[in-house]
Amino acid sequence: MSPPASPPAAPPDYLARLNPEQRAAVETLDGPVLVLAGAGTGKTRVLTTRFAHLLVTRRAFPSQVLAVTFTNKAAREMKARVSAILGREVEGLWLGTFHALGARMLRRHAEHVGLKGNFTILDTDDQTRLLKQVMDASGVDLKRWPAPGLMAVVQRWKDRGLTPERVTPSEDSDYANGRARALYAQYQQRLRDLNAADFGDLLLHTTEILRTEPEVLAQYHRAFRYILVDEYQDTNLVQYLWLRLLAKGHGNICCVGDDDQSIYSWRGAEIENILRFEKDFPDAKVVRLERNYRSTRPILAAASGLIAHNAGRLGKTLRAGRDDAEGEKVRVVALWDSEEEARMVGERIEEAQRAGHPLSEVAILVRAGFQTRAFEERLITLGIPYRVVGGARFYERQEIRDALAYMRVLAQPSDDLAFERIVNVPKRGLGDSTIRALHELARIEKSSLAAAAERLALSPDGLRPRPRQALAELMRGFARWREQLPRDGHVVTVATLLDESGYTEMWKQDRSPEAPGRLENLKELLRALGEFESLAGFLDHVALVMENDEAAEGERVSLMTLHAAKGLEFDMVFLPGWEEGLFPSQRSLDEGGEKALEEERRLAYVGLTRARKLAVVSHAANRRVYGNWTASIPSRFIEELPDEHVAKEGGAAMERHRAATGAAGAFGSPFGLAAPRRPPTPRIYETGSWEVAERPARAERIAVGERVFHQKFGYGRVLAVEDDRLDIAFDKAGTRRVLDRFVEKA
DNA sequence: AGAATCTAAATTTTT
DNA sequence: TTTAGATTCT
Repeated sequence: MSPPASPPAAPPDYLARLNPEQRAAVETLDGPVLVLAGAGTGKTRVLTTRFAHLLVTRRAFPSQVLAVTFTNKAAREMKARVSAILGREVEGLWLGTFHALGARMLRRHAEHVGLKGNFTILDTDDQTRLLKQVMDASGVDLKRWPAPGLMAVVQRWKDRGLTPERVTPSEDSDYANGRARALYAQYQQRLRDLNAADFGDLLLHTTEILRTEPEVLAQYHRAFRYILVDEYQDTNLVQYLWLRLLAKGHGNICCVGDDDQSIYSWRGAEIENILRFEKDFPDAKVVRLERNYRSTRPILAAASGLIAHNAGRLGKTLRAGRDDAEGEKVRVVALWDSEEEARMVGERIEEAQRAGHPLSEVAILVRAGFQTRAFEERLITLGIPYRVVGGARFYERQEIRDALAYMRVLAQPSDDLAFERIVNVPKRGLGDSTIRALHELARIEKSSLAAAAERLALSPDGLRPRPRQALAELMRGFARWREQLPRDGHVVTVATLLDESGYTEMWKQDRSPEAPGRLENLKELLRALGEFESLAGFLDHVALVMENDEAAEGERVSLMTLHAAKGLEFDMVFLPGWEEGLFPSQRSLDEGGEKALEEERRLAYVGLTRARKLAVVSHAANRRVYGNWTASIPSRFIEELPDEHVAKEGGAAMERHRAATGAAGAFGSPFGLAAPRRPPTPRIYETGSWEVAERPARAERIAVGERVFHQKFGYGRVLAVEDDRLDIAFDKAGTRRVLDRFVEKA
């Protein structure tokens, strides 16, 4: 545990492996340091080496370094690499995400903001539901002012370190007729009543405590001698305030980042934080890392040429740091429509595969999540394995959230949000009216919903017999499981809970194709639970850390958004959909104007710099948008790529189209398409009757006595047919009357 | 209480 | 086109 007796005389080999700039960044230990690390310049290596260097030179014990990242992945990686350099596991670190570290501090000092140390951390879904309740109670018209809108306003305030008291009336949003601030205050009060904190609170409360409790602040000043920050360009104001408070005094703060890769302003990140660093921290040393070890010269030149169109940069030019940096020009491929684009990408991937390139080195990076579908379909057709990175996270899945809600109620009966989620899942006949009665009693008695449920289940009046018994049964269950917990341990108890509550049975009965996967996920959840000492520890972990660890291994093409691709690299990168409106996104431009355009451009820069050897940009003249074919013109970013590093290709279909029409096509005339020619659309309606088209003659007319399958009710036998209504005796769900189009032959 | 039907809306999402 | 949410029907 103690550092080596003395620093080695010769530079240790971990330093010898660095270039001069990297080494300066590692060895400048005292005072504020800003490391401007361009894409592919060894940022992570600098950060981890610096951390290790602090320990090796005995400047600090592991517990005296505060190291902050944005993602759990980055935190894990840093820990692993520091351990690798030191040749041993390091323990007692304050290394983690802003939120995880915030939570850790807040648990120690929760009472300063009216919480208890065992507060629950709410996820986004809970947050919105709670806010909705608050708005509803205040008589806000939720149609006119949807809760997610106010949630965004509140989050932005929290991102800026503004408690309700700190929001000045002039800063009040006009959301909900200028009542936003008042609603925010009520929402915060509700959180306190529930002993809960949302993600934003983890930093907001912690910063507020550091601001107002000098002895707490002093405690941390004594504790941390050095601060390391990753991805500084993505910090928001409250994170900045938090860091500045903690760094006050010794000023030993080292921030690593790249202003050209700031792409999260819509989440409250303030690029100004990094632009202002030298003013905020006087006497700061700035180190620029510009030697890129990742990409070929043409890729770097194209990316540099593009990003040069942005104003207000700190200024940095990537230089090729590899000896073998020569390579192919960036391809820009013009295509007739989005289907052709997907085909082109598929074909080139097949070619690459035949040429022996591993699929794990190929990525398709899109602006928005929905764009992945077209490529998925194409890859499935071609039989090319792929994975979609990002997307639905493990803990956001319905069955996981339900199971977690059960666990939360088990651990904290007062967790109303969790209770409400599971009270009627599986269906227990406890509908709106029962829930309303629970809320009412809880309000009158100032108790939790669970406590109200106990009372209502026991009292003879207030509820009809059936719901009352169902409720009593559920509450008996919880009493039993809670008693079982210390005896059998959390894993066994939770397993029992999920079985006895009928939750697993619900999915076993479910005939939908996803059901088996959901049961699998529940098993996975239990496995994960087993890795923790206690239920509370696990719930904390889940709220802060749980992510989809979908097997990254294997020979698969990666499909993801540009945002998700930051920090990754691939030999071959496809960048489809570079069209005005899509990329840059019209929505962004409408909201953020010139600033937003620059952020979109940074996103393009991030995309290009993911490629080691080949980048293929493409755009289509026609694209289906929400089901309608729409004409589009190439993205302005394409013109901004320096010509000499780009090779333009027509694309096979585009050429064919030109040949067939004799037209210059979409990209010959200055204003794009003269007439938005629609790609051939299937026109089934013109020949057939509407009925035929709409309901393609039920080839499978269902007759009495047949076995059928229904999405909700599962398998059953038809008892009677009456026009389009069928009476069916379901195996599990009893006899019901359903519409014929909801069943199919079994 | 629960299913069927209608209706708007539609990025990016490290925690 | 797809999807979530609200509304209406049974």
